[in-house]
Amino acid sequence: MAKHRPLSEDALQLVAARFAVLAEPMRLRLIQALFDGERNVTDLVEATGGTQANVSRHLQTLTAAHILARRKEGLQVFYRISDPTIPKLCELVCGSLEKSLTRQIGHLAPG
Amino acid sequence: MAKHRPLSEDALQLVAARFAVLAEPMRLRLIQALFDGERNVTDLVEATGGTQANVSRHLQTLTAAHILARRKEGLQVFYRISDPTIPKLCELVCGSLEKSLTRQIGHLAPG
DNA sequence: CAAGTATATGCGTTTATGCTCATATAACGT
DNA sequence: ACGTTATATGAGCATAAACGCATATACTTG
Repeated sequence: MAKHRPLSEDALQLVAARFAVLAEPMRLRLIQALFDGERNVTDLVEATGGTQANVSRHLQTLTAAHILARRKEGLQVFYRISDPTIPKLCELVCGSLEKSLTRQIGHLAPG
Repeated sequence: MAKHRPLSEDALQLVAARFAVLAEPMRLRLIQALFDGERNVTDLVEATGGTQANVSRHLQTLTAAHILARRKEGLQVFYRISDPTIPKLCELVCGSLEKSLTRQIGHLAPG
């Protein structure tokens, strides 16, 4: 498998689409709420403070992107993180932002 | 520094904003074109096939997000990747997508 | 079969963002 | 100073997506 070959136009659109899915605070809240494991929708609605309709939509989006997986059990539907790269991705971005913010604080209060 | 503490609402918005910057094919094309090093705008316009105006705007966006850095030299402006996590981020996403696509191909042509 | 609970979805509105065209700014050469 | 090249930006249009409201579907229980 090559490592740095340039991506095709189609591949770029896929990558962009994936980033777009992660570009919504509510979806990040949902992902974060699922870091500790599976949860049902009502639970996620409470955890995120969103409306049921909105949470349901975002869960759809995340599932369609193969980031979450669904498991139905009776009346309830349980969601979980199904893509193991997601936590790493979030860590990377958080780390990068921390550095960036630290730099900015440095600018505000220079030695 | 804690590793998995839940992010504040502000932090979530920052993370989302960062993902949003990466959620445009043209911007990914620009980033990709800069993997091998610094380039000026005209060069990037040719490499990506976009209009000058549009490329300039996207370069602005990427620079404002501290993903790229600018260096002016005479008439030309050279851009380069300034955030070292960007290549890793792209690798992660690409790897995840490859797996996902491989699975889908498997579904189309099952054993 | 009726009622209740959990989840999903159609629709309309609002907001954000990308794109193009035209023009502005900046730096260089003559 | 003037023209030319490289880059940036203002305005307007078009599209996409998030949200809320209402309602539909799916399953369970009596």
